[in-house]
Amino acid sequence: MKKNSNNTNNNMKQNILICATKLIAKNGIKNTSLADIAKDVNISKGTLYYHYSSKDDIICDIADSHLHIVNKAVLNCVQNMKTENPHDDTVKFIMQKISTIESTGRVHMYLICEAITGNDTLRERIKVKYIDWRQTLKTEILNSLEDSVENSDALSFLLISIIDGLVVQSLLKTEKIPFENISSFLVKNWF
Amino acid sequence: MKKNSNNTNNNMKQNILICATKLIAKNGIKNTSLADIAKDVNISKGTLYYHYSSKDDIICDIADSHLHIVNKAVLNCVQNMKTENPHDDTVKFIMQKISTIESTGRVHMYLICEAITGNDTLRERIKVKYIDWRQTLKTEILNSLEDSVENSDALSFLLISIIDGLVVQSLLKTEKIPFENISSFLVKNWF
Amino acid sequence: MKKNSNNTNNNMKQNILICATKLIAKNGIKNTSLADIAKDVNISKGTLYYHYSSKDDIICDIADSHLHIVNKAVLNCVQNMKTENPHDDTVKFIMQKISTIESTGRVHMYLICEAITGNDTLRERIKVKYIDWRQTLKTEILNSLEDSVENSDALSFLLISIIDGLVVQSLLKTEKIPFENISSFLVKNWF
Amino acid sequence: MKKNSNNTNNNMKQNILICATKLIAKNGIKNTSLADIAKDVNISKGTLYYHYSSKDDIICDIADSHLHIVNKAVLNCVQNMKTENPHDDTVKFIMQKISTIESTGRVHMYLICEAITGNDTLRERIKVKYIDWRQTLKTEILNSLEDSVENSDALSFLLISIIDGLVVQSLLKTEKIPFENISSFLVKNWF
DNA sequence: CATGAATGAGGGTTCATTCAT
DNA sequence: CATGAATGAACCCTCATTCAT
Repeated sequence: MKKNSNNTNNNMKQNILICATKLIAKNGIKNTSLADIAKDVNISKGTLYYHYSSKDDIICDIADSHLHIVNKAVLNCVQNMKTENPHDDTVKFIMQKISTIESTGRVHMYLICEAITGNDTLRERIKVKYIDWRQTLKTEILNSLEDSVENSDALSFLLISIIDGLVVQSLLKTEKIPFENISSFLVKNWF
Repeated sequence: MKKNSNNTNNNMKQNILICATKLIAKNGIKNTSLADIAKDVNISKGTLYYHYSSKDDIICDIADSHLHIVNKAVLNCVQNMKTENPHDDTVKFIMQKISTIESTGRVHMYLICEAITGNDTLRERIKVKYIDWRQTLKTEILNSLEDSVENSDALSFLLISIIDGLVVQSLLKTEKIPFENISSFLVKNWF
Repeated sequence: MKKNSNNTNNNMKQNILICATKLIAKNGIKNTSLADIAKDVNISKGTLYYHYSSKDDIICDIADSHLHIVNKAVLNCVQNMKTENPHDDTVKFIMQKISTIESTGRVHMYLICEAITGNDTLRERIKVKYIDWRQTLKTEILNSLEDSVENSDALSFLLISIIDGLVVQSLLKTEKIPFENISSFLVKNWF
Repeated sequence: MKKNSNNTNNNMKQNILICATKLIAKNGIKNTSLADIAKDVNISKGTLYYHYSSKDDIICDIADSHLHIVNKAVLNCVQNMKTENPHDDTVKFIMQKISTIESTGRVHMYLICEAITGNDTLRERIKVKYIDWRQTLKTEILNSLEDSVENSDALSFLLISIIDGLVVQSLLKTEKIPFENISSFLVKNWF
């Protein structure tokens, strides 16, 4: 059957994707060579090129996968905002994003840096997702908080910024971030 | 005279620094070669190595210079918070940071990515500054708003996050960021 | 039936040959990969290897086919020399060869370059044909012009050279070649 | 002095050029790698790139050098046509071109193949020279033979073609080319 | 002080070829 | 018959770094 073949194929691509993501999360995009990835997957560079036509191709797949993960987190978060009281949601929201940072967060930053360093295809992809996320957040804020349009606009921009900003501080390992403190402040003053 | 020599020396270093910063802001750290920099300064690669012992050395100097600039902005911002009413300050604060982004913001992100990619010396330097800035902000919030310690802690973390987060969105060119909207929201709900 | 199988087989080989020739005429031998050919024929690389044991094998077949075409042209040309007056023949001869150049001519040059780059098998094949053509020409010249042996020898060498040389100039797109002018000159001075 | 440095530099470039030409004459352009050249010059690949910015760059230099050599031969040949009786000149002309073939002729063919395989810069360069040579030949024919414009046109095209064509046959090692025979035929019938 | 020349390790990429299924 | 997957050697090229002069 074709299916088996396809499965093998997909498994290999999946393997490559996982290893590449791992290595890039660790060392950054430019410091991860295709030789590194191939070695980690235990295949030859030639095989790597059989499955991916270029390094950019791999990065795009990583970006897709990453954005998909983040997207699920955002939707999940919005879902919570709908059904429960805002306090716990926000806490959970922030915590969730931040606690999974060490790997996801690094990939996030590397992709952003890659995107703004001339990789316009990548930037466009990320950009679309950011706009999507903000709109989703804004809509939900409008519905659940019955706030003004101006406020929901500002709030949606701010929430996304806060996430990215906290990711930065977390990766720089500046100070222990007082998540509970922050989230309770947010709930008290914003919602 | 030594002095003259030193001046020339410093001028040259300054030149290198300016050109390197310009090129890195444009193309990123990994996409800027020492040959590029030397050519832009109109000196040979050998001369470049006379003034800087390595590429990392140059990046560290760029980081110092960059952090110094940001530091001045932060202090200036705090100064304003002290003397005037918070509303306009915040507006100005945000606007100021964001409007100068295109070049400074890119350097900022590149340095952060470099820092979290194993360049621990650089990360330490940036980390120290971040802690410093947050403390400064927190102290000022405590004094001027006479708020609780918990709130000032949360607020200081949030403010810094917002800046970084807005820089990200600005560089990704996602959507036109409604600065006035955002700042008026902040003043209304936080101060 | 075997026959059917063989036909299919031959059709496939024919297909491969046509596509390969087309691609090589366009891009040259070294710039045409087996992957390119396989894609153009709409088969897999594996299948390609089922029909041809190596790239050289394909090239040899192309050479055979090409030399066969040229051979027919030469014979046709000689045939004309026999039956008609030399003037029009020569014109036709030259024009015919040159007007079909764009594709055939390129393949011709590529095969010659390949032949003199260490592919001795190929060179031998082409060499045999060249000798054959010259002998045919010489014999015909002897018969129809009743010229001396020395003259027919020289003339046959020259005619072949002129063809190849005009092909070169044509492919280099140097100047518009004045075919009528040339052929009338040849007829006037040589025959 | 700068001169010494420049000399060293030029010597190295000259060295590279000589070795590269030698290797390419032997194996063809595509079969000569930069590693091969570097090894032959006894330098590292990096050094090779210090002097030449790309393989195309080297090929262009080879082409320039080659065309210069051929140009000198053409001019020399024309000079002879002016001062002496045509018979010996022509003999000499042909012999000269053909006898130096083994290396120069191969380079000539390889450059032409490279030129018609999409290297338009190279093709333009060669094209310009071909036009130049033909014009020179034509002018000289007009002056020395006091022939008609049409004849000089045809004759100049033919002469150039014959050279290229004989080069092809010589490199294919078809048959021993009867140079004396050919040249005496040419003199008798054309001049 | 300043430089041009040299280097070597490594980068991404291509491709003819093999082979189990 | 036909294929997709795998390979490894080679290719062109980049670049931070060194060093004699």
